[in-house]
Amino acid sequence: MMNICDERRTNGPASFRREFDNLALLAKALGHPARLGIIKMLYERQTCIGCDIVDQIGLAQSTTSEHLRILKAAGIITGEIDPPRVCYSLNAKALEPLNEFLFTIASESTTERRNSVA
Amino acid sequence: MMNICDERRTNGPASFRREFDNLALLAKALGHPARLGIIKMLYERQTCIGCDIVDQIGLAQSTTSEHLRILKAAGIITGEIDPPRVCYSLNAKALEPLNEFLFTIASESTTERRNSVA
DNA sequence: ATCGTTAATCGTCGAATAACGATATAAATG
DNA sequence: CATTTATATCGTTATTCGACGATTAACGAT
Repeated sequence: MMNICDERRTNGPASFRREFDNLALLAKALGHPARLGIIKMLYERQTCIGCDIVDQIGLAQSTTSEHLRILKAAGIITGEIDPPRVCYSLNAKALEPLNEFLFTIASESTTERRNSVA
Repeated sequence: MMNICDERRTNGPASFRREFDNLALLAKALGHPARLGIIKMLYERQTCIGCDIVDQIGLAQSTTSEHLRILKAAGIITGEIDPPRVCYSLNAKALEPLNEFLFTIASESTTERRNSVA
């Protein structure tokens, strides 16, 4: 894949970019409308949801399950099993680093400059 | 690609998800450490930057150019040509919708519930 | 013990991403 | 006019993503 975080790039000028790996993973997890929709659902019905996510999202069960897996892997949601259901809930804390980054950047247009971004 | 926004899904239960298309595009554009690094550079040196982005990022010139194109396509940066250079600058306003979304979601952990997300 | 429900996983496929080198453009400068 | 500099674009390659259907797993209920 020739990732930018390869070993031989560690000491290059790109090493500073490792700080962004976590943020990028978070943003990537948000980078699909279905996953944003899931987040919205979990935000609105604070109670954890089972399979009606599948109905709401309108994709195949397997596809939705994959999106849930990605969100879980990013730490954005958690799933508590209550067989045969799984109750998902939002872990809003996981989004905080990205939230802070965006707040800092986006407030650039309205307020004075700050010092560090990440 | 069988996108969820296909025509035949327009009136299905998934139609609500169109609201998230724009947010997803933004998040996707942020979903790579090199692009976050570029944003950070443009945030810190408020003055627009030329080719030293290539040096800082440490990827091939063509690869970096592609990342810049993606950010430009998402409206996050703008490039003013000043041949043979291009001066890039941050368009922080473009990030506001995602910023708001994240703020609403992420504040769920600390404050009481709000009504609508997107 | 079988059935029904819910979720996860597997296998597959086409499309999109990410990277690179090589080439093309465009304008200042020698 | 030839060079240099800075960017963009093209062509290629390998990987990842997103979607689906089919299968499996786990458990409650009949």
